[in-house]
Amino acid sequence: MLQVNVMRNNPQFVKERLAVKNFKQPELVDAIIALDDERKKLQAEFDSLQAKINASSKNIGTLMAAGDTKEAAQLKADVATWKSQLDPVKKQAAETEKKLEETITLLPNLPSERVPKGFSAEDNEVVKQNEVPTLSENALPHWELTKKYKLIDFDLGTKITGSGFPVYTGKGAKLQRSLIQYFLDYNTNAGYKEIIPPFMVNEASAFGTGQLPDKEGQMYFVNEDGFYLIPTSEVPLTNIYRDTIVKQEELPVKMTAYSPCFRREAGSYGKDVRGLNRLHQFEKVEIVQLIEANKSYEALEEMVDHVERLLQLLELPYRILRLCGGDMSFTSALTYDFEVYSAAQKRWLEVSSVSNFESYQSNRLKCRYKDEAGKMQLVHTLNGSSLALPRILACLLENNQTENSIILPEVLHNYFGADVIN
RNA sequence: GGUGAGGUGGGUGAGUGGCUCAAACCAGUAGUUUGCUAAACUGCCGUACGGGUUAAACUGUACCGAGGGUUCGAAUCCCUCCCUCACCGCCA
Repeated sequence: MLQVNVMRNNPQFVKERLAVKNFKQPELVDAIIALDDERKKLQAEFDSLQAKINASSKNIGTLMAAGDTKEAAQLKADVATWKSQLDPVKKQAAETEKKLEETITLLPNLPSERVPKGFSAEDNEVVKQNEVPTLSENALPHWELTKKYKLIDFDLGTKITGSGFPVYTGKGAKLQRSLIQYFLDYNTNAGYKEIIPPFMVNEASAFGTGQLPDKEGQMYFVNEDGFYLIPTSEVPLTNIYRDTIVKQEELPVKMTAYSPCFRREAGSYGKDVRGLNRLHQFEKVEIVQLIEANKSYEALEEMVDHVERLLQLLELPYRILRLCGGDMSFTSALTYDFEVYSAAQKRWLEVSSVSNFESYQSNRLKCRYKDEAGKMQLVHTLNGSSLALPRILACLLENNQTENSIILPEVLHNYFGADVIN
């Protein structure tokens, strides 16, 4: 969440930035500042009353020890008076603080200056785009190919669980595993520490990275235990550092993890959910960084290059988008999306989203470090997919199909144990 | 799931109502000294929100798992919840 001081220092700037995200309630900025003023005032009142009570209580102790019960009784009466004044202040302060917290939580992160204005995916800025391949007339979409080579059984998944929970079988399962392993190796070679996190998180974690309250209905929830199934391993990974003061020399923290990701995807339909395009459970390898504020955009570029190189190694046609204000996530300050071209479907599919959250997450997480001057600073958090599996798989199958085989990119040969599926 | 024991500052760990604005030790840090891949000694060494300052100094309040309660006063007593550990049961 945003810091009140940022709003206080330049409310106009904050409102302008929020407008880029098409945020409709700029007046909340003023409301927050007013609530914060109120909070300060109430706290000052509370503090001075409490100070008097503390001092008198101490005196009562001394007087009692000296046997001066009369004087002590007088002080007790004073304390009783102050306490009766204190209670309403305390209550009001708690209410103000709660209201303040709730209101701040409504504000999305501020987009960085490089974020283009816009309302939807149409307005995203294409930073780079490969030439798209064309396939022969009788080329098959991936949902036919997975059937043809017995790689994925969608119907079986529907039987066992429901739609959007595919079953990978035989070479399909092995290819999936090969990709996961390859991605993890690629990431760890670049200095990311491998982690296997929990696949369910508690409410505090879901709030910490901003899934709550914004995406409440998008996560699967285990009511009995109060746990959420993770929509991405960003959540458990970043929350490793919740309520932590990191040593500056440990920065940047770089982590990578494979995990299944669970998303309810309520409201999706049609060609968007066909085959591997959009699932309720999918596999993903994630990268996360925590870094000092002045280095976070450098880190973002590094992560973008990292993901781009991976796509090149997979020999897939891709493009890079800089998301516009309207298409970015609630918590992000700047996001690059990577899309690969699905040649049989003739459409681009998102396979990675690399974002800098600046201090929006860390302010909720309370993840800080001490700078050279000994002052506490919020870290900046970043994450990205490296990579999401299903759509990569879809494109590999579609783009590399021949009459009776699928040719795999060279980097996968050793992992998969063959250079072709047939 | 059952029974028992616990949750204190970066770590270990004292502390059963006021002298604890949490002891001591370890780690960390700054310095002193000693002819030196190190030791000894001394100081400093939590976080949050306020006030104060150019910045400090200084200063108020809160925080000993969380939330309530008793009391003039709570780490300490009471209640509820959460979590951890041990053993038993069940189980990959």
